[in-house]
Amino acid sequence: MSVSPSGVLPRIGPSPEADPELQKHTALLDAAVSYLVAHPRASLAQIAAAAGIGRTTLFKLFATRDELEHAVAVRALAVCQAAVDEADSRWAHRSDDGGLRALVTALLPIGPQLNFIWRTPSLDVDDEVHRVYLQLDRSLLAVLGRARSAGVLRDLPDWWLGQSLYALVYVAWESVQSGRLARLDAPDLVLDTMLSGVGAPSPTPTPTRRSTR
Amino acid sequence: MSVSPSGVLPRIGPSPEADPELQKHTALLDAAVSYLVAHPRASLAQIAAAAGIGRTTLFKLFATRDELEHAVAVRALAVCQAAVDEADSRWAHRSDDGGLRALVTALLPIGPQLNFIWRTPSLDVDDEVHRVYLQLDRSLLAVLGRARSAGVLRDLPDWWLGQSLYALVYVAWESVQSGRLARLDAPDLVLDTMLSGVGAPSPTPTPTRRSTR
DNA sequence: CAAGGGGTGAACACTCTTGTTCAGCGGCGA
DNA sequence: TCGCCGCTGAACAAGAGTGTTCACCCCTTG
Repeated sequence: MSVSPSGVLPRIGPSPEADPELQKHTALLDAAVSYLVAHPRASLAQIAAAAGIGRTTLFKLFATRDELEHAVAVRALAVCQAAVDEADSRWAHRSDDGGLRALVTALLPIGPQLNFIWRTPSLDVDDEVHRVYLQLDRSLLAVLGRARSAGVLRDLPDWWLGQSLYALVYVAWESVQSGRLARLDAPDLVLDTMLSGVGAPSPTPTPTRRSTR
Repeated sequence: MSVSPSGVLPRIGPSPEADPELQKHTALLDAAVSYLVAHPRASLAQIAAAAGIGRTTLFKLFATRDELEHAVAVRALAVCQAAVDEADSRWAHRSDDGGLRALVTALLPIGPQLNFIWRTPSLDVDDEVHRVYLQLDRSLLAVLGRARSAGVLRDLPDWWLGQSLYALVYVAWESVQSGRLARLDAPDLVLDTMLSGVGAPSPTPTPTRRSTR
């Protein structure tokens, strides 16, 4: 009953993340986040089965469900942070959009992580998670700030830029999952929709352009 | 411990919805949907407490948790349908945007319903819910189709228009809940972002036309 | 081969949840 | 005033989820 045995997530974690305590469990945590997103009321036995390990082993690694959820959240945030950092590093080459395209492309494959983070209520009271989340937010806003400096973005509040980016990236990921959207089309669609919107470009000379469908 | 005692939801249900079996429980179901969104793993005892009724009464109304979730989903979909219908009816007066603004304004207050519907996995296998959902989708696409006919929208796939609308409406609702966005500013912001995007109004003819292929 | 470590299922105690039953309570109409 | 009806908490049984212990197995290392 594994929701997604493996391969859903690119191996994103940066190599110098040498902490063996964490490094070794990333596969488990990545499987857990996918399963938890698909089955919010999953029991620990189900999670263990989905991750391909025994229930006893899961309890040995994380003594408590809270502990597991905390670890899943920290790992999910690390994956997001890695995606943003990757966008940051790629920005050096092509500065035309301030790294926006790289950011969208990096965030698109990690839909489960985004989903888990912003809809697991227990994380609100987790200090470490909150701290890591603020760092992620700062990194994201840095990229957006650079994009704005590059003249790509309108002058809107930072948080709204971030929110609409997250929202569009997430629904695009979902559309890819459901098969309506080709994975390679997603970055273009998200960037285009985010930057130009879905409104008709010419409000004045509208000749009632009918869609070809 | 009520998550939102009352008043979060406008009394939307159309008056001729005369079925007393359903009509009488709307308050309970609206409270339940809010609580379930905030606490996905809530027990029936917690839900009953949040709705302000006894646990025994809840079991008398809905014999099973599945039955309750089904009723919550049907009610949530009815609220959404009422919002879309309301946008439909208002469209008669001002046809400048095909009813888009009315649609956004009507959808904005019902964030919990939107949330519950598109992230409760058990609904996927519920035939009646699926049927009602398809009807809602049809109504929504009808409004969007009219908006496109009015020349307001670009020629993009219908499902993508719907997805990005839902996404922006939802994050705007969340921003209102968290206090970052004024409720009365939300419709303008969503419409503006959706139609025009957040990109700079193109000082250069081609912003990031990278891979048209 | 022997020792050890990590992973495992079986079994257990305990708590929480689910679903049921029942007697009591308060309002409301006759 | 009386009886009806809906709501309620208490109590209960059955089941699922949680957390622990333990003996076992397999694989690696010496």
